[in-house]
Amino acid sequence: MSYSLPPSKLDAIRPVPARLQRANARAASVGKTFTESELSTADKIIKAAAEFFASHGYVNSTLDDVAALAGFTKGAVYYHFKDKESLLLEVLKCIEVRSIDTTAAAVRERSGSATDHLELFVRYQTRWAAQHPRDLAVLMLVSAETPHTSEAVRAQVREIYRKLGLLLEEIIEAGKRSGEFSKRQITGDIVLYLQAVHDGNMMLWYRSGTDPEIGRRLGKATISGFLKTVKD
Amino acid sequence: MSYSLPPSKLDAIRPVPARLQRANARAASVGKTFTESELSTADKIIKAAAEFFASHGYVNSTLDDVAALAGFTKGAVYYHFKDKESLLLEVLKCIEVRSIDTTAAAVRERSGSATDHLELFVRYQTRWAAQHPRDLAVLMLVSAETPHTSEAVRAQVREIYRKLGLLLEEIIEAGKRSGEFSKRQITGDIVLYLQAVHDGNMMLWYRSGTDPEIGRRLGKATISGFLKTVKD
Amino acid sequence: MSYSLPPSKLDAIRPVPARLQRANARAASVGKTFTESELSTADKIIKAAAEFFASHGYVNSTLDDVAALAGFTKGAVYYHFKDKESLLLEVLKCIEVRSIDTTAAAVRERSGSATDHLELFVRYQTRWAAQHPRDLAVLMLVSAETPHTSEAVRAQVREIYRKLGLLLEEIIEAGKRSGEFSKRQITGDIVLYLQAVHDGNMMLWYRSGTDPEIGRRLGKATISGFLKTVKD
Amino acid sequence: MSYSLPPSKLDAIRPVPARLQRANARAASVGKTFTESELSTADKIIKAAAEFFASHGYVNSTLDDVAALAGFTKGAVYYHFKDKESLLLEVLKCIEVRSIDTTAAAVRERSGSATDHLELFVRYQTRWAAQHPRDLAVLMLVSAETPHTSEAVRAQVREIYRKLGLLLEEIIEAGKRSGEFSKRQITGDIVLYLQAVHDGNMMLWYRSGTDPEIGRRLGKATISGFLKTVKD
DNA sequence: GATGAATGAGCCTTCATTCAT
DNA sequence: TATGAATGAAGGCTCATTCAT
Repeated sequence: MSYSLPPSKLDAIRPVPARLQRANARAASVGKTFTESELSTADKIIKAAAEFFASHGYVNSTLDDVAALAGFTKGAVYYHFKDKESLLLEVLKCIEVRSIDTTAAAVRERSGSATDHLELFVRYQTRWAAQHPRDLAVLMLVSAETPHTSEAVRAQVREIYRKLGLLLEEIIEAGKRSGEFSKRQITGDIVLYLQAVHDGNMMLWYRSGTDPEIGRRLGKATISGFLKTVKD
Repeated sequence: MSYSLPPSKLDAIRPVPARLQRANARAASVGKTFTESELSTADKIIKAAAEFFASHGYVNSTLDDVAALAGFTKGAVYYHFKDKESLLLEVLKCIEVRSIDTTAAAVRERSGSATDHLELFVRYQTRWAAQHPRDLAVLMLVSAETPHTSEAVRAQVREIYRKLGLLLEEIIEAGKRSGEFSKRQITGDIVLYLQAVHDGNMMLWYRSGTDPEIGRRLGKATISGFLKTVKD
Repeated sequence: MSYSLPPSKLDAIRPVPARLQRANARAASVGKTFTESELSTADKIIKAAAEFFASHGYVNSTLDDVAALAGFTKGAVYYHFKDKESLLLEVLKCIEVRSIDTTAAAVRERSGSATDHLELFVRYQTRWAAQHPRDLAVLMLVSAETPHTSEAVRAQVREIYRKLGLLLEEIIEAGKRSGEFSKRQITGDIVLYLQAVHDGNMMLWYRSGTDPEIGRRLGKATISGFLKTVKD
Repeated sequence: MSYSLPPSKLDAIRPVPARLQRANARAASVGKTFTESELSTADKIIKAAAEFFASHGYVNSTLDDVAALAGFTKGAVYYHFKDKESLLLEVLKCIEVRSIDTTAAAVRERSGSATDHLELFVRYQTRWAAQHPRDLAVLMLVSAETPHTSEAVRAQVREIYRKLGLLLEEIIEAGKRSGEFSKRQITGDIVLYLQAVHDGNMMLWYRSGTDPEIGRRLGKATISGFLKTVKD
């Protein structure tokens, strides 16, 4: 039951804008792998944005802050992103990849019982939360800030949760079919509940100031909570 | 197992200015109950603020908006509240009363098994969420927006969650003593988990656009989830 | 060369508004003299205004401040004065009486040499400055603040300086006639210079934080400076 | 006894941004001197601020006014200066250079009798007042407005007067040593008095609406007043 | 006479956005 | 590509002024 977590997969692979492909190709041709300091400008900015949005909230972050953190000036941000919202969208896409896409890929490519998959799910999500606590915060903040704002952003957030729900649904249905999980409850309801638990954990952990101890306790509780829920 | 919920208790009880008390007495003598339009200005503003903060977030709400919604101008807001933050604090205090204080009072004054109390807890919280969805949103938004902001606000949010945790702790300890609940898990862990579930439900429900159907399903799931958690 | 300074004369005697005469008459008929706490509301307000304008400047003083200092609320101010500027005007009139009018009366009613009169002038002005340092500050501040503002206020300030110049002129002319003072310089120039010295002293003393020691040294220097100027 | 006054020295020498230095060099190479329209934006703003602060007082000047006068918008002001107070500070620093620094440099680098130096002092100060009447007004207004305001501003004003006092002290001590000036009075007292006269002249002249005729008369009176004071 | 409540204009300040270089 | 400079639209807050009671 020990899962190897290929760390490279956990790092963002964003769709590279056409403009940047040449630069990337050139860098690759020199045999350089992108270390931290060799990220493209846009990636540096996205990283800085994720960090700043996470710690101050989207509305409270200025592009000056983000640019400075990335080591550039505001102009650079506007060269690479249409506006502040576009930057947020890119950040969210990154988060989508790092969190749910990575988790989903890992779960799906692994053969095993539904129970194994459910545990794997929680494990990956927990690991993601631990490795990228900023991501989580961004997601929480944006998901809280935007219900009455930009449709594009809302859609992006929805997409992340849709994927999360889909993955859970798959696992539960498989469990029901294999007889591991109880068929007493509607799958939709279980998913809803599991998502809620998931979110709640994240939120609580975030409010605790991302205390690792709280994280550990919540992780454990989540797994057992999940299992109780699906098996009963 | 049906609890009567005195609705009057769910409404905020803020210190009423002397002037209004007289008015209230007079009105009562005529057999008249105060409708919304007879709230004090400050209360109208708080109400409007709660609404606006809920739908746009604290940072995105302007005092012009709030004032207009309350039927006044910005000046009136500043006449009654020191600044924007004070208004938020007042809103949070109201929420504290309406949500956890009311729930706690109801649970504590009722004799019954721990299981009854736990159900009562969920029921009251659900009812509060249904009756004051704005409150919930404000709490979520503020609790997400403030980790790097005003200490006073953070303290107020913490206070609400502290009370919530305390109440849950009481119930669980009582359940353990009476043998209703399993003693296998540390009370603190259970509380943590229940709080997470609670928050997650709220969050999910909020993200759903406060869909009543989702609310019902989550409510049911929460009770059974809670019971599974404490009894196992 | 010791001058008795009837202190009652140094206190403001403002033209009492018709509205207030009845109240005053009634109070007088009861045999009450107006002690500090028995000043009319308007006088209390003026006093408070003088104090506040002096310590914060006219622009930086709010009517709320003034009213509170006087023990009333803003409404009372507006009941007694048309607007903020009218209040300032009243304050300036008070100052005119307390400073130059009092000095002029004292100098003129006293027979003696021009030298005596000049010394008396300085002495009275110094005493006024010591007893009502606030007045001085108001005068400085207003005279500095208003060159491009309200004509009425400017006129009032000008009036004070006109009276001051007139008095000095009288004294100097008398000194020239009696042979005490040199006829070498034009009276107008001397007056100008003396006024400048006077103002400069006031300003310096004010900037020193109305330090009494500085006041004493400046007073001495002023007298000898004045005498040197007129006698040479 | 005729002093040549290198006018270039009377103009502010603020640290010139690198970019402008290049521009200056280029312009100089073309034999072109910079006219007003070629000042840096920051300098234009400072100039406009000095003008506006002088005519309306610091508190009564809005940054909109200042920016407009400089030919920009408020945003530009905030791009170059942290806030309104920083702008004031910058203005005061300019004034310090133009007034006392220039005077002090001229007096100290010139060999001559103490009497010459004292005359030179008055001459330079008078010339400064004539060439930069705005400066004077700003100094008066700020020094009147600030006793209860920003410490930084107060410190800056104090600094200017400290330098003025220091210079006078030097001259007087030299005069006492050389036997030109009377040793009867304490140097500190003389300085105090001279400063008062200086201030008073400035104030009076300012109140006169910077009438050149008054300026001339005051200048003459000041020199003779100064000499009488120190020689007696 | 005096108060509390409310208004509205105005100011300082921030910040996303644009643009010439 | 990236920067510095400038803009303009808000938003928070203050305060003189009005008015009903």
